[in-house]
Amino acid sequence: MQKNILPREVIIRLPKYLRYLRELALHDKTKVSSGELAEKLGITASQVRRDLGQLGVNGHNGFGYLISEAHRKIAEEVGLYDSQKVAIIGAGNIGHALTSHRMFRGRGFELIGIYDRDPELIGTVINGQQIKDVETLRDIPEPERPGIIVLATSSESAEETARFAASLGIRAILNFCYTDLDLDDVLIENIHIDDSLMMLSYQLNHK
Amino acid sequence: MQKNILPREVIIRLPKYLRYLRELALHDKTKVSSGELAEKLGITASQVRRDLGQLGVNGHNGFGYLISEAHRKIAEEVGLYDSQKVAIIGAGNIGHALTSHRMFRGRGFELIGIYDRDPELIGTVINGQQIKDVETLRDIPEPERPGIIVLATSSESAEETARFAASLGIRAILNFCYTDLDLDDVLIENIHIDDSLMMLSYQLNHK
DNA sequence: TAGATTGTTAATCGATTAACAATC
DNA sequence: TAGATTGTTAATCGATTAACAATC
Repeated sequence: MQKNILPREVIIRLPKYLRYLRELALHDKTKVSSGELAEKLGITASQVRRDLGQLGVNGHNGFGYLISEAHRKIAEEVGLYDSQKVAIIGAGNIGHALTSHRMFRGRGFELIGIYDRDPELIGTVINGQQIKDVETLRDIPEPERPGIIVLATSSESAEETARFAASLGIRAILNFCYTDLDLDDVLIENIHIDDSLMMLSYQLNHK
Repeated sequence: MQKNILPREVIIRLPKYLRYLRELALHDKTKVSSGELAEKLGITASQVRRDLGQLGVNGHNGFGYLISEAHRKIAEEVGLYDSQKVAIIGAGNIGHALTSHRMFRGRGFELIGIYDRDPELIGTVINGQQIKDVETLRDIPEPERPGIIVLATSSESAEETARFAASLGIRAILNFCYTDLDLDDVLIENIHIDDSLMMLSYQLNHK
């Protein structure tokens, strides 16, 4: 906790390390060298060694890294063992699709529910999830409140909903809305499908 | 086309420029300074001027940038006027949700259909879209084939499906699968929801 | 003209990489 | 031991920023 936070460039790579380490473990490997990991990630061995070092993962001289050790340490740093509580707000297409995301099945995150403001939707059940009134988030006692919300409302209500969530003490938002959010003391990660499509389009145009 | 390609850092900002320029235009503004744009984007005025300069958007000395001019030029560079054809492959939750994405309603991309391999799914209609057999992509005559596919299959079939698409001449993939793809001559943009959640979790753990 | 703002140069900053002594 | 591989330093690279002359 609250140790030195790594630069964003490194944070982006953490899930990829976990992915490859897990894959190697599934293939019954027990150790891996920085060179081997580097090749999988498409980066240099130097960078792998530096990243792992910064994470506090120690290799073994002339030998490499123990896969289980490295995986455990990174998963711990990412907070995967704490099973963050997550609420989805916005029961449109995307919100619904996300309720059955693999991440919410014992992979470090616990989905506590899907919420919306629309009276037409509240109470209906889709995907085995009953849509709840977003206002009922207030009634959840502090310690059980989600730390992360997935924001999948319309772009128009995105900002207001984000503020509402922040007022309840939510400190992190995974934003699927077509809006750039900026709230004090709230971490935001954007998933802008629009932007990604445009980036592909730009690159296609210039190849 | 095929002029000098900008560094990824700049490409990432292009959709944001478009977003803010559009917003300003909706507010009946006609000009904007680099300082004003910079504040909205959360970057420096220097960077805005440099970005726009690299894009071939010329400002006017002592005056600023004409919003319509800047927007048109960037939209052109991104290829928004060419209306790229897009096919979704994988008719699971995510694939379905994406069929009704705003991007496919006259915003520069044209959805030509949603495809799957599962005989159980093929032919069924959801969201007004009939699911087609992925093999029928072959039958589309060259010029009408999509340039971009949205890959939303299971992680297991992701790689095989991506190769299949590449063999049909598809040159760009928006990848929603939990896999890192790497194909020669195919542009990939990843939307890794898992990774984004983990990044939030890491940051929460270290704040 | 005076004021505002661009376009561009040169300085800065920070991440990446190469290289290699230390070590098992 | 010889070979492999780490951990770390110093060099490199490239994006960002500050500064300011040029210009409307």
